[in-house]
Amino acid sequence: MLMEEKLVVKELEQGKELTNQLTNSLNNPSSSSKDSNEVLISEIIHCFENTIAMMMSLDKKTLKRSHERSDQSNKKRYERDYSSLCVYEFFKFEFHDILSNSVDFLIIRRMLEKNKMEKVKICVGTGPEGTPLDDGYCWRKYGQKDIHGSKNPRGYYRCTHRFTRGCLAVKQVQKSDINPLCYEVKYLESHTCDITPSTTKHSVSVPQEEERKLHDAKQSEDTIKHMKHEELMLSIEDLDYKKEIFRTFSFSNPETDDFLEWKDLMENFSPTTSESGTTNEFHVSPTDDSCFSSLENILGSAHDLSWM
DNA sequence: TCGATTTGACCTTC
DNA sequence: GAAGGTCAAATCGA
Repeated sequence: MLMEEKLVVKELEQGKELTNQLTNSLNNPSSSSKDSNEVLISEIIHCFENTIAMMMSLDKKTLKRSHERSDQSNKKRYERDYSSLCVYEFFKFEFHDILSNSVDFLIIRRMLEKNKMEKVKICVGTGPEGTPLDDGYCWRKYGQKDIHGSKNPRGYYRCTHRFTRGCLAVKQVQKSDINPLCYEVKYLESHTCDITPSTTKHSVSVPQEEERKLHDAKQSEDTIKHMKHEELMLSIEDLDYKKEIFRTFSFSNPETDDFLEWKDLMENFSPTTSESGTTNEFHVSPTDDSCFSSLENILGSAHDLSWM
């Protein structure tokens, strides 16, 4: 067993222990406090994130090893998939009651079920000249291509800092054939340039921002509902993508957010807004699984039991 | 003048 | 050979 594999097991054991603590805490609201529950949830999520990060790192190493031993490649791949499946089953069994539908859980499962990882966003809305809304990063277009079977060409963009900072981030943007307001944006590599999305161009106060998100989301909802289901089938395997979802939803405070309105919106899809505050993006669950129902379960149950 | 975009040619993969 | 991805010269605009 690799060192990293031992760490994954250790992290999972810690997550299990924390989950047990949270279960006890929620079952005995009188002996627990809101703060302690928040700390526990935060630590559990931290465990999940660490585990995912380690598994992704481990995955690359195992892949490398299997390439080095080409005569055993199929066997290695089977072993890798099998061990991942075991971890998934572990999660499924151990955390079923509380976290069975959590974002992390589902993302882990999807990561395991699908080898190729990429992230696709459906961006609803257009910029001033009918271009996709800004995601905050600096992109330089390097090509455009007509795509077989598509009415609209696909644009190829790479990070402006590709040559100055060696950033390999690349994205492909294609306008939807069905809905001209929608763009399919495919991110193929992550930014390594350490240039964070701009937050200065559209600085608004937090309440205004939240209000605007809700407004934009509602406006876009009708548009989305008219799109073909297949068009909304997105894969959200990327870890960064997961973090983005968590940043948007997981730490919403039921005491301050209009939680019920979000609940309605999240039934079928979930809107987010980039840090630049200029993009309306709908991250849609690719299956019938509700990535967010668990969030309601976690926050909702805690809300009911002891957080008020 | 310089950086960004356009677009035809070329390369790669299936 | 077809389709998608990238390159790079030409062009545009601030």
